[in-house]
Amino acid sequence: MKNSMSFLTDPTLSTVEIAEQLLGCLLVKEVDGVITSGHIVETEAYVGIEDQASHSYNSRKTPRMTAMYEPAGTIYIYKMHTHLMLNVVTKDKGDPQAVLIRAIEPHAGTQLMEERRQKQGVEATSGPGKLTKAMGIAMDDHETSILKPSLYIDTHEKKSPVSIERSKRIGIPNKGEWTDALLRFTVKGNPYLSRKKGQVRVDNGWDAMLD
DNA sequence: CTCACGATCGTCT
DNA sequence: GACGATCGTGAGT
Repeated sequence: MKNSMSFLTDPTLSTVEIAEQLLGCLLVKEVDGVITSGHIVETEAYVGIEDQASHSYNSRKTPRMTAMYEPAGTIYIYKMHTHLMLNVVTKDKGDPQAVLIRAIEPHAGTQLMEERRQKQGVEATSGPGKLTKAMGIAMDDHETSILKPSLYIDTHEKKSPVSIERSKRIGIPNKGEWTDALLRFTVKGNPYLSRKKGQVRVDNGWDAMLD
């Protein structure tokens, strides 16, 4: 029996609520029939035309960011230096808000992800540019839906964070109140966070789950 | 065409 | 924590 609708496209939820609820969900990518996946442990909310840190600030709309203006569930990928950044649009068409996926805890295909990165352990997926490379995410995925293959989020395979921490977004200097806004969400005690890891918990910050 | 600038990463201190 | 690498985008001439 299927649930009715993913929270990802629920119009009653704010971008902040979606950023929180994404923690623990399974991000999945299939390349040439091979799956890699990981549970999301770090997100950031970019809350629209008033958010000076967002690409869509002041209703800015350039060719690379048209996906931001598409409906909830649309994937927005952009290049930062040599890296790809993965975002999921959260609101209705014409309301450019999104969540940046910043880190995952590997689930399936860990060895393949380490090979793609030429890095072991936490270094494979502990950052927005790292996880896209590890999972083989490419510009082909841009403007596709996060609800269907080959790049999708499985909200049924969700783990439950023991505790969620809020902090300032990474790499947002000189943006007034938006520099200090607490719009970054992390699973407390998880070792795969991109920065400012606190003490790592033995359960990686997940509630014990009975299957 | 030119040029300034990053929602980063890796390395070094 | 600081800094250099490195390159596509977008604004300006």
